[in-house]
Amino acid sequence: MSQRVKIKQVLHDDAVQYTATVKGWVRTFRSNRFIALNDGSTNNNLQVVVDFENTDPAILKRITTGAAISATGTIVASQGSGQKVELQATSIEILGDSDPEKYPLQPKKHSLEFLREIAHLRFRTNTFGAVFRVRHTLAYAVHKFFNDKGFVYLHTPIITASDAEGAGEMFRVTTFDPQKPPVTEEGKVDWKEDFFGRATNLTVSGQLEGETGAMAFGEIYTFGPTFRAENSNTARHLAEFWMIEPEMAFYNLEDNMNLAEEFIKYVIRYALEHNREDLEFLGARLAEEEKSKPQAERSEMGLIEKLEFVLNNDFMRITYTEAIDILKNSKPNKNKKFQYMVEEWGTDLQSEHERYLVEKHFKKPVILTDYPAAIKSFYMKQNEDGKTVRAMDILFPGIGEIVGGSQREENLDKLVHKMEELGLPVEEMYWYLDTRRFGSAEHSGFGLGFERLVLFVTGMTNIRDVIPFPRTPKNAEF
RNA sequence: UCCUCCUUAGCUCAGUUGGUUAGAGCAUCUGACUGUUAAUCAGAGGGUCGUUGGUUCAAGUCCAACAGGGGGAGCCA
Repeated sequence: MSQRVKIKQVLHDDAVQYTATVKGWVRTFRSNRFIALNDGSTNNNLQVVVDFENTDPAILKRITTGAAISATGTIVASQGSGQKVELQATSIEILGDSDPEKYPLQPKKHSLEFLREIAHLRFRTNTFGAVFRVRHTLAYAVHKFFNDKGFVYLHTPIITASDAEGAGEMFRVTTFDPQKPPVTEEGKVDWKEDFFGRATNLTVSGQLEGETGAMAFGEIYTFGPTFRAENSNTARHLAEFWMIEPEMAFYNLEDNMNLAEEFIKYVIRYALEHNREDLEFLGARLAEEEKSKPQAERSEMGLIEKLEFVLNNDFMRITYTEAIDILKNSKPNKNKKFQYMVEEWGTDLQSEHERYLVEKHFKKPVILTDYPAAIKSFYMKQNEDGKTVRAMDILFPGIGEIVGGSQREENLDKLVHKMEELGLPVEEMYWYLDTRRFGSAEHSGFGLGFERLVLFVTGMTNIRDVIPFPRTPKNAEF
């Protein structure tokens, strides 16, 4: 281990005539002589040249796709044209064999669907190597952005008793024997007997707890796993996903939008600067995919071009009401091309409408604000018009909603009134309402789906391919 | 959850109006070759046609249910 160098460094340094040991996994072994070795530090392989005439044939036979090896030798300028430098090996050690009859990865293109079924091995492919290195960089950039701005990283609870967020179906957390849970005299499950003395669930959002932190530290963010027991079977939903939720005191809706836009641009720029090679690989991969699509469906921009375009352009900001007007007068609405016609103010926008606005009309990210109160959550600040709330959704091309946020209702009476209207347990939520009872102030926040961000940056199209081990309905393998 | 399409070798896919022994490329194995880049060339092995039931003299092919997967929709991040 002492002498080991990472392949990324060997390739980056571009130096020659020095001794080095590298360790990694064999991608292919060509001509009984050339090993394409990958150690996960970069998508590029190091070519290890074996002196096959002076190597034990028994060792040569064990250099198979997937095997872990250690190679020591001299880094020299390559005679071949595919790489600048290579390792002229003087000794090869097999660290772990890989039975070629059984190892599922071959040196060829595999379908993403197949690789999803072997998610524990797909990290060893170029595509997933790049995707998960980019994911890491984005996660790091999230923390760096907020840390540099003085936000406090607050760990909100994973297990919650609150069922008032209204953000969807929840997973129950219990230690009861499912065969025979304790029951009350009425024959109902007696949650008082459960571990926490009450019914508990996995969190669907850290927002409400986050608000209590914002009303002390000023600015906080959460970044953790989130769980939704919805029976959603789409390329952009997971039952377990990672969400970033900043919450800021003294921010109004505009401050909130400014922060969200700055944040998204920051992390994208950070990935472009620190994962250029991986993004170039993913871009090339995407371009290859595009070739097999019909002309009309091809995207106009390459991956990196698309990311730079987002960095260099302001997000379009319009109100829900303006969006409805645009959609009403749009060609697909007049020609009845929409599956759902846009007729009246007040209904929620369908995916096809959001896609039209983002991908056809404005051709850039769009921030929609001031939605009808009836289709948004109880905690959003009510506008003076009595109809709309200070909500904002950020819509991205190909992804849809990547951010959902709002200015929060800081007026205790208005908030309680709204909760009573919706039949929410006001008593139980005393701790949340205390933020409005004691030193209430204007504040805002948003939630950003991390995997949706990774989807956009990597150019992948299925959310199951940007989280290591996806949890979806009927799937919790690995 | 709804609509729709798909499920044939380890992988990607052919398989005609239902008809005799189900094919190809890649991978694997054996051999040849050795500065290769998903190496190349020759040969070989490899199949409960997703599962169950039905129609028929006969089912990979037709029908039904179920399971899994893709695409779209809803819910949302």
